[in-house]
Amino acid sequence: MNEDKHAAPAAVPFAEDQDTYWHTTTHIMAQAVCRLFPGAKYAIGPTIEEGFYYDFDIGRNFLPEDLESIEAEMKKILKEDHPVEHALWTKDEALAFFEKGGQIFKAELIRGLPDDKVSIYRQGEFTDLCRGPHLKQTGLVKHFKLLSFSGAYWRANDKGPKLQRIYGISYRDKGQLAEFVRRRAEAEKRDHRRLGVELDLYGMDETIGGGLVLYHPKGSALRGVIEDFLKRAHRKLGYQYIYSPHMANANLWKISGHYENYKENMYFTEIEEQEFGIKPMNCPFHIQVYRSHLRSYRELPIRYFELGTVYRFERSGVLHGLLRVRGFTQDDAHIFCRESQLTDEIIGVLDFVRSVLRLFGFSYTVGVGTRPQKFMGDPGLWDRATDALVKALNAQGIEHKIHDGDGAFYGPKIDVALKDALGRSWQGPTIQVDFNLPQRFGLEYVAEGGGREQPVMIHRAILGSLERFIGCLIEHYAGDFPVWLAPIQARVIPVSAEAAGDFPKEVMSELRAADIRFDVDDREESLGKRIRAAELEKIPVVAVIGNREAQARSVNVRRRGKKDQEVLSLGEFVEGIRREAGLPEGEIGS
RNA sequence: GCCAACGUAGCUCAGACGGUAGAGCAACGCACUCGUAAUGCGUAGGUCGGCGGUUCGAUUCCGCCCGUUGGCUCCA
Repeated sequence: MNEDKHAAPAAVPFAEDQDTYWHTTTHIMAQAVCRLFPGAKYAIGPTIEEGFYYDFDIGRNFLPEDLESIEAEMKKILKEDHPVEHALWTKDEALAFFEKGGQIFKAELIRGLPDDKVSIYRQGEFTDLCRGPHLKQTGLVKHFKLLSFSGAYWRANDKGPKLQRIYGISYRDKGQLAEFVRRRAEAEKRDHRRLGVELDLYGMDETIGGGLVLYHPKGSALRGVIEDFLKRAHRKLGYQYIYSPHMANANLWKISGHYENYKENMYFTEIEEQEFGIKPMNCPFHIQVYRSHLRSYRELPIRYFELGTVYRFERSGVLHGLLRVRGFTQDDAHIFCRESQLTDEIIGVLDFVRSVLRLFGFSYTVGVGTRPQKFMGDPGLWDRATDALVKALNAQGIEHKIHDGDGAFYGPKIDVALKDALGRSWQGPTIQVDFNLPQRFGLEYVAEGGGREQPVMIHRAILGSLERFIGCLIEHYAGDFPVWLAPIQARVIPVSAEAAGDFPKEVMSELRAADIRFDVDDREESLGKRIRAAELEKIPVVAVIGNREAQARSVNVRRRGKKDQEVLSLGEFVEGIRREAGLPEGEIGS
């Protein structure tokens, strides 16, 4: 993908937009690296969504202090204000030049280019293969910051040469750079790993193992609400709720193809000379439910839904809070239908996904993953399956990108990506069309004429996994959950034991009767301190009850983040919070 | 798995040329009985991530392991 940058020269060699600005900055960084590390080999240096990076081989790893000296050298290059020159060289000229300089990565890139002329940029002593455009002078770059460095692989191949990547950002305006830094700090405050501890939602435990989540009571409350919501929504949309075991005899995984194609992600165990695999997916179980008796076309589509907990081995370096774990629960369903019903079913799922994401207020991007290198079945069926997905997306007017080779091993998929606080995308909802598993398991139903036909399967998840979704949700709301999701919806604070008498107890029993998740803070601490604690815990409704309230049988209500309070009668208070606390009605499947 | 950084009390963090450690908040106790983001005083809390090595002595130096963080590769 990055090589595309070199594929053809840009329409104009020079420009001034933000992307160009970053691009020139990354060249300046490369120039500085080459000065400080003679013999440095530079590979590729594209811009990214925010900023840029460049990959190098300097014969050793970068150290934190290297970033400082590189920054200092870059400042010099800005000051020297080199003009940036553009040229078109023949491939042979360019190859000769870069090979002479030992720039093996550039030479490899040039060999892969289709045209005879290649686009070259030069600033001072630094020459790079680059499609451009660039700024006209290095001095035009004003404010920049190198952010981090890490290992990377040449051409994203972990068997290939290992490179060192440096990330950076730059802006014309000093304020913009300051704003960037401020935004990053802000995002850190929303980080679900930080809020997960602060709000006591969940924990990880190294004695238990990496990537395995412990839901504390508050996180469990949140998850419980989401599960209730999902169960109800699925019921409304014609899904049947099922349960299946967490492991199965290896024979099942051999039939499904997981043993062949997914083994490296699975946990296995052996007992009484039988091999068992812990489930990384729920589909084979749902298939066995389908197979439990003979089906008629009249029953189709059959939709089985499960909150299925799966375990996948993930390499230790990729684990990331709740967003990438080893054990997670999918809101997983499998739809068994006729091929003629496929498009309608996919459209139905897309609608479901859209309304759920709208309910939570997520923005998202959609991609279609096509046949991967490791796949099973007939490529012709893959094409039909992919067509069905694309057709449904087009029918719904949903913008999407094609991600070549990103499908599951049994079928192509629609992937919906959600963003975290730092703007990183995480796959959530997914819809996959599968002709293969029905074939491998010999699924069938009786058609109109009495003959046997094979159903098609749709694998789909609306949220994806509860863990990842909850992680995104925490960041999305910055922990300030709306009342219906809040682990603790209300806190009762008696001003003092004497002043309020028994009235707080009455309030609590009303809240209990209304099925509100509430607690009490009757510690012998100052009112101010207890209000502060409630705010820090991000509890949406605080009910203060003192003398005045007890007398008037009212409640003083303080909403999270609002200084102004409202005095409501006990009845109004409970009714008001009850209305807000329930699952949103009529949103899904109406 | 790869590259780098980090791991001290529940949380946020100090600290010592190697002589077994502190602060704030939280917790707990006592006093105060309080009106909307921190009342005061006190107490307790740590085999300084784990294992091994060097040393009279290691939390500090070295090695290995585990975990976390930022990326890479891979994925919900």
